[in-house]
Amino acid sequence: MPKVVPEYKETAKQRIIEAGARVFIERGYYRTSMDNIAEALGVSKGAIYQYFKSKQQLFFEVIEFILEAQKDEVMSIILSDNPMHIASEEFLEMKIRRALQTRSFGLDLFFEAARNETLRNRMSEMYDMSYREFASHVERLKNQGKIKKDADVSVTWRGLVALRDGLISSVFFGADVSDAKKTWGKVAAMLLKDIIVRNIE
Amino acid sequence: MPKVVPEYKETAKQRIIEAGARVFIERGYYRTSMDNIAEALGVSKGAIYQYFKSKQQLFFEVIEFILEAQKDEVMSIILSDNPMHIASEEFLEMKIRRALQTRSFGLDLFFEAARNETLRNRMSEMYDMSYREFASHVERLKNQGKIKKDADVSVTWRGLVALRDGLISSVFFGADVSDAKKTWGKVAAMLLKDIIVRNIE
Amino acid sequence: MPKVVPEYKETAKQRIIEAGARVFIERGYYRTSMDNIAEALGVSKGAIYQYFKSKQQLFFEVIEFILEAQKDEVMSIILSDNPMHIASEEFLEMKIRRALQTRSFGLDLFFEAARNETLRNRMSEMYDMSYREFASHVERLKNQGKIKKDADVSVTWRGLVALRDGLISSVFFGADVSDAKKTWGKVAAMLLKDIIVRNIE
Amino acid sequence: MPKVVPEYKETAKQRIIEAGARVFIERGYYRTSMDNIAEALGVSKGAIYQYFKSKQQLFFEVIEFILEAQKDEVMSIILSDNPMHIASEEFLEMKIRRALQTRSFGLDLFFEAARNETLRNRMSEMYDMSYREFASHVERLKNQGKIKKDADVSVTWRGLVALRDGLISSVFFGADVSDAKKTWGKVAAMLLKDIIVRNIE
DNA sequence: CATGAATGAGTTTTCATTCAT
DNA sequence: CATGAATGAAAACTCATTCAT
Repeated sequence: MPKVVPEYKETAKQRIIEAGARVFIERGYYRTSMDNIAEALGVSKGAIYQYFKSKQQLFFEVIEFILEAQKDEVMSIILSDNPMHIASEEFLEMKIRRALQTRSFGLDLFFEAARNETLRNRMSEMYDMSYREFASHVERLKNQGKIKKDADVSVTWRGLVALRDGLISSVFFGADVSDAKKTWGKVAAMLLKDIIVRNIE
Repeated sequence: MPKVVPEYKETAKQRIIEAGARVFIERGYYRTSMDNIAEALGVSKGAIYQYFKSKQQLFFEVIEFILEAQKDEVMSIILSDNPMHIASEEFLEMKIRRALQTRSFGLDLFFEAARNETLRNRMSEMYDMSYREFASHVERLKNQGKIKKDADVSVTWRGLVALRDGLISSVFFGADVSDAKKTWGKVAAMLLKDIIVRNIE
Repeated sequence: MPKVVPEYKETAKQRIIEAGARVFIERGYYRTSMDNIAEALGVSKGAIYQYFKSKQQLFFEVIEFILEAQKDEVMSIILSDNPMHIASEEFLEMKIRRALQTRSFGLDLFFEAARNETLRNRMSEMYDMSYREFASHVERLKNQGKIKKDADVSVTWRGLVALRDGLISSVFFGADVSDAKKTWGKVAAMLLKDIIVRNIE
Repeated sequence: MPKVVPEYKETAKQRIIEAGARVFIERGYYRTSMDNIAEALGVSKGAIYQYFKSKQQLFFEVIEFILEAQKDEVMSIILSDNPMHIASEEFLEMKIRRALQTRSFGLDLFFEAARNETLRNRMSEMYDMSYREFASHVERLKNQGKIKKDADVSVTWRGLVALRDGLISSVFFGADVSDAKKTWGKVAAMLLKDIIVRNIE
């Protein structure tokens, strides 16, 4: 009675990972039992073990999947020709909405990362990659004369990312979404104006 | 351990909370067993149940204890007469060092907060209080002529807090501490200069 | 694998039994999974169930197969015209080598035999048959004047078999192979000389 | 509700080992579940895990316990002043009775020994020890003039042990107990007479 | 017939909680 | 009050067996 997938083994694995991601994100690693995932997928526990040798193993692959998904998203968002677009409140709102869904996941990720070097490296690598992406985009804008030739991209980038994450976190901890958005609008603008050539604005 | 002293019970409870805090912070809620806590305190498991009716209950009281401790700390750090002091790299370094120790705790807190309104309100309240603290301090500096009368304190405050948290988070995720510190130095200064009266600098 | 040949089914069954024997002997009943056998044979698990209704059923048929094989071997070894040939160290060496390969099998066999009368009878019958074989061979040698007319074959036979099995067992338990061989050489010779007519020696 | 033992922790562990030995011997390692043992002892599964971190661990300690018990027994049996006592049929009968109880245990022991060097060494060491015991006893008898000065103890010992084990094994496989006893009586006597000084007989 | 994905019952293991001492 | 042995409910994991393709 092949239920996970009628066609391809890879698809089956992928389906489990997606269901796993859904449940792990919703409930966190420890609150999630294999039964939960199996049920979410409408499949028996045993089926999962056909594809993943342990809960940890599944969790790692789920993390990998999520990191990969995030990577794509980061790219698609940054790459706009008007740098000030980033400072829009809509940008943060979207980020917040997404984060609220991923909520409880981040910490488990930390936990595991603390004990798993591969994972730690993977995350660090993602951070770097996302930075390089941004840097090369900025380089293009510099050539277009939209961004100052001597701007310190690194500080701007780290500042924006930290601000974004910190604001999202503040919302988790009870801050008003509108306050967060307003703060983003002002501070992100301040950071970007610092590196943008006047007449673009 | 004087068994007849009336505050004994309170003391014992407090000692359990402190040991609990140590272990929960180190290992996170789910990785921590009652045995771990009992062992850390050199006491029997049963003794803990004399003071707390469940692991959850203990955890809540530990959170309360930590939030309280953080409150004190926030205050002691902000209250300096030179606002630019905050922009120093030492400030962030201290924050990072502290956060690295509390690492795995935050997320469990999120988890519980998601399901516990009291806790959620408590955290939100802490956030507000910490803001009011800052605001009243700034008010004083305004009166001293050190900060512009028309400065929007709210945005500055939220921006600083978010930046701090976001940078700490980036370090968790593998960013260089020195990069984080440099970013803090520049962005925090930028935010503060915006509200500071020139000649103070 | 000619699918139309009438003996196909028998052949397939036989091949599964042989693969099963290999794996059961190597790993023992409980350590062996149907997957192990299927893999050893390069066939799917389902295929096995086409021929055997359960793991137990397969195991019984494997036992039958092995007992049958052993029967042949017993015969081929005993039937030499010089009785003293048995007392040679080479004889035991061969036995040991074989037993070391069959190692873990014997016990499972015991287990099953303990609960399965058919099997128990089967084994007992084998033991008897092997004895009759020996006895009739000895009878021939008596007629040839090589063995004393009044020799108690039964004791000699049981003694030799027990000695052989006991020595093999001692090797399992860590005894030196050379010690075992030496012991066999001396004790087997002692037993045989007791029934052999002098001048043969 | 301390049920395993009202007094001492060591006693509790010992009781579990004894119950474990009983059940493992009766059913073999794989047929035995932790529930079986817990039930045999009238205790919950969890209790066992307080003393042994896994089923394997418990099994190893049970083996150790049984080996130790066997050691004592070996000694008590060998040490008689009349060497021919060993050749009595009663001797083997006792051995057989005991072995029939330990039946299914031996093979599991083999299995584990195959994968566990410590255990393998332990068993080999027992075999050696038991031999040294015998040798030193024989030495005493030599000095008493009861055994020939130039007798090869090693062969006699190994022969007797192998014979004993092989005969027990044959009983398992269906041989008559009376046949086994008779064989023991004759062959053991033959082996002993070979090294005994005439007039003792 | 053959396949191998899926099932589900059974087993080991963990741990918060209780309670006799 | 303190202890820690015992409990038992829950979770992870295994594997013989089935069955749709």
